[in-house]
Amino acid sequence: MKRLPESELEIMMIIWEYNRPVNRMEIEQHLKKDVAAPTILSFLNRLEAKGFVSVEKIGKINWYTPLVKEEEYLQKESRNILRKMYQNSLKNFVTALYDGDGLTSQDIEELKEFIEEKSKDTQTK
Amino acid sequence: MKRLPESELEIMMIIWEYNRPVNRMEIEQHLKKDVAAPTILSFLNRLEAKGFVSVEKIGKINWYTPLVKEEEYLQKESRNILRKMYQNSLKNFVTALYDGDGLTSQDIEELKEFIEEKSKDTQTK
DNA sequence: ATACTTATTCTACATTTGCCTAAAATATAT
DNA sequence: ATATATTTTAGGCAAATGTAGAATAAGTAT
Repeated sequence: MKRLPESELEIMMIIWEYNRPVNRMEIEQHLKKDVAAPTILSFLNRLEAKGFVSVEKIGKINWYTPLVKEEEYLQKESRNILRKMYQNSLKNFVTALYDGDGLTSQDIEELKEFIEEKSKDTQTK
Repeated sequence: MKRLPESELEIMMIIWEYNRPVNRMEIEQHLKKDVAAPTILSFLNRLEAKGFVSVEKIGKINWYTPLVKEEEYLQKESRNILRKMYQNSLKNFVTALYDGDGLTSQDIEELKEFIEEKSKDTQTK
């Protein structure tokens, strides 16, 4: 599975949000910045070429369905990020954010709950 | 501050590791894969053009010094990642890793300690 | 049937990225 | 002083990325 460039990932993220096939127009509307229709279609073509989506044409409309699972892609990508930027340590990542004031107290609260939950599991396993 | 492409970031990470100016050879040795000398120098030139390093030539050797702080770059970049891929939620990021078996129990332990430490701070503040 | 609207396809282009060969510069050993 | 070794600089090229104008296809309203 290839890594996606920024703009293709942006499109993919929108496609993943839907639980049904999506067309170009819908993507266009969810995009913050505005981009010409052929630009979006061009990204979609590339995504198809890379095996990330399938296309079905109904009438003159193309409907796009994800072929790669969001969780799978994000998980791989996140691992890569940790490896490349944080010597593979999640703690380093979180620390970097924290030290740069990049974490809100909500982030921390959420994380705390999550961790307490999960470290319970770990001990049980 | 621009985002760096993968290969330039790889070089930067090595430069940041040293606490003194570094030359091309040293970088070359720290790199896993092997790349021709001019390739590395080419990346270094681009890093200079982008304002990430300064160069000083002594004899025939070029010495490179970082101009951008590692923490600063990584923090910005990490925030961007959370925003683009995880609706800005650190918890989502950690969950993605966890669910994909991308976390070791060591990751979790470390993180737990970190969080306990920091959530103490937060309450005091 | 015809004109109109709108979506897609084609094609193309500037920039960036990853990488290297050949040329030039500079030190080193004799 | 020369030849040798090693570095950097110049230049460049293929592929990937971001982007869109123009042409084409396909419905829609009359």
